[in-house]
Amino acid sequence: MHRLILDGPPGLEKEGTSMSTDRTAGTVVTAADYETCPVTRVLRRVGDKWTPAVIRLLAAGVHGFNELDRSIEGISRRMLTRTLRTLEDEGFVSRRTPAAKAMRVEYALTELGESLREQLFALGRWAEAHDTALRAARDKG
Amino acid sequence: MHRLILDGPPGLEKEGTSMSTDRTAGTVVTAADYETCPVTRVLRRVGDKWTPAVIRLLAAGVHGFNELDRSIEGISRRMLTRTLRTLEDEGFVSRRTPAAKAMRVEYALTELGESLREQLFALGRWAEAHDTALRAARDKG
DNA sequence: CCGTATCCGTAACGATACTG
DNA sequence: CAGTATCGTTACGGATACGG
Repeated sequence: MHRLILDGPPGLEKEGTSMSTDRTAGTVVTAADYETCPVTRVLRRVGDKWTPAVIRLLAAGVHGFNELDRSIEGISRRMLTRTLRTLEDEGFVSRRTPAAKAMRVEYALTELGESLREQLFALGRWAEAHDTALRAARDKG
Repeated sequence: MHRLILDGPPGLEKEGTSMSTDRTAGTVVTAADYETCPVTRVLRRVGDKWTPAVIRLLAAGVHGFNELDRSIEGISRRMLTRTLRTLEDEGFVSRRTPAAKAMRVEYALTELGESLREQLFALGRWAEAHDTALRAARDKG
């Protein structure tokens, strides 16, 4: 009911398995899908400019604000803050201040964030496998 | 060399397996990564507003322009055109005019597009599996 | 049926300066 | 070290009207 990108009608995964009954008339993507569907939500988040880099670095063990800042070429502190805050709001990143270690903050992937990272790495492996085709289309344009 | 979201240093997939040698100093995401990395490119494409819906419907057997237009609530012809053109440029969608069938055009997923769709559906299953956690964070914000 | 052209508003992003 | 505040620019998307 609230899924956008997810299994369509049964037998549709591989087209033509069942001789298409031609019931395309009722297929509609509603506006409500865009508010409720968790997939599109995640896609939009991960489709922004800096989120992939931040997730990658957090997974690689970079935890401090300025460390992150220095590790991502071209990012501004403003955008790094915004990106981290949003990831925090969505539950992908945790923020803690070690206390006693003044002027220090530690960002890290939550369990959910780590789970998301796995998905992104999987997409990375897919992109790697289809690198030739992806670049071919890109170079033609 | 040109990967952004993809396997980091060996032994990093599961943190702490090897006692961290603390070599975080050289970890940098360069600006060049953003131009060359096929993952971020795909993420930005799929993170736009209408691409997921279009891919979903093409996979479901909707092929005509106005069919797509009518099947996606709220989309304008302008944005549908732009979305389709971009997907075509990236090699995910094919466009053909049946010829003799005047005033008719057929959009479809290419093999690469079908491959991408599988990845998105996989992400959909992930989102479904983590639905509770995803909504929990969202509702707190 | 399948688009293009034009204009406009908003949101994302960048640059720079300042602060606890 | 870890941010905020302010301002300007650019990209994305919506509305509307027109054309092949």
